[in-house]
Amino acid sequence: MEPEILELESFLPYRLYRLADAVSREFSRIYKDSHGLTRPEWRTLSGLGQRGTMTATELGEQSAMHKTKVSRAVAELERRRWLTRTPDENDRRVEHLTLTKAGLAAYREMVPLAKAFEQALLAKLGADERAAIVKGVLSLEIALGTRQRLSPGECKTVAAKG
Amino acid sequence: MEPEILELESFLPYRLYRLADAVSREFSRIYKDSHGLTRPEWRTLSGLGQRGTMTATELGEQSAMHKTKVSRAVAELERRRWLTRTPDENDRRVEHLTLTKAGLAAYREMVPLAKAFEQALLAKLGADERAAIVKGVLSLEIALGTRQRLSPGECKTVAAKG
DNA sequence: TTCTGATGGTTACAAATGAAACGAGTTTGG
DNA sequence: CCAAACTCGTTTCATTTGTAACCATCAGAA
Repeated sequence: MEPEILELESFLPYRLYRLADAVSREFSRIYKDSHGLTRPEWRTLSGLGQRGTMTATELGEQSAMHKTKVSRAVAELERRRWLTRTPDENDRRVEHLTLTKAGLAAYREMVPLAKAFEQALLAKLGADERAAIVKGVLSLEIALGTRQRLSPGECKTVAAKG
Repeated sequence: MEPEILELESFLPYRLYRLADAVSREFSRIYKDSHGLTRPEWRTLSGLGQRGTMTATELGEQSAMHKTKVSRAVAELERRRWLTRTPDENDRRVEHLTLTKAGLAAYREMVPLAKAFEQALLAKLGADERAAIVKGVLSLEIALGTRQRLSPGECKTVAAKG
């Protein structure tokens, strides 16, 4: 019996990783070149900009980061005076994190760039291909249980699934 | 005008990265738990198992790894006596890498596990969802120019695209 | 030939990462 | 009340990674 070989270039885990890596590397220029942020720092900024105030634990859940990454990213953004910590009144272990004016300004500056990046990426695809990647990614998220929460636009897709 | 916010959970670069990370982490148990391989080492093993003999540069291209990763992975696999280096006769900078019997044995042991992993992953999806993720990933690879080479099964898909 | 620049691959150093231990605070159960 | 167990977040340490410098070799041009 002929020994099996694995074609790496067709292997989905590899392809997914390579794709995500390429996209992420490209996107990182937006926050790295302009402000010297790392990915954890960008995600922290983005999370707080989006939600307003969060604890470090919540940030970790929302942005899928290990707590040490959160801790270090928060420390760096605090050093830049882009966020402040407010002790929780009931539980002194907890700190509520909020962007400062400077942090919010940086966030608001980057949001349009991020959206434009995503649009440009999707614009390279045909309509059916866009639909395919969105549907495929969503279905894998659900299958793996890494789904976080449904965005308005996706509810229809999920509903249509049933 | 209301300031724009970015919904991280719906942002494609983030979702792709998180998904790939989850899949890759899960898959890494196959080569990490059983043989203590790192991802670069696994890719090196996989590349050589698939192609038989390659140079470090070729390995880097095939498996999308930086040359320092390749260099270190090759050094480790050589230390394990899983591969050997053969100097090129015409160009003394080049070494041809080949798996030893032990390396090949490890490769052949892991290939079915890898394939089973991929099958199990896809089995969690419906037929249309499987088609969607394959089509979506392929179209993004093409759009980004990270495509490496067409596997037999994909030729139809690409051809049908035109 | 000899100079220049490109290439294959390794190494050195700094930065990013993850696992585990940690201190401080809180909750639970006796 | 008190001790064990748990949680929040930080820090320590070892490993992994990327950038850049590096050595050796090769190819091309003067």
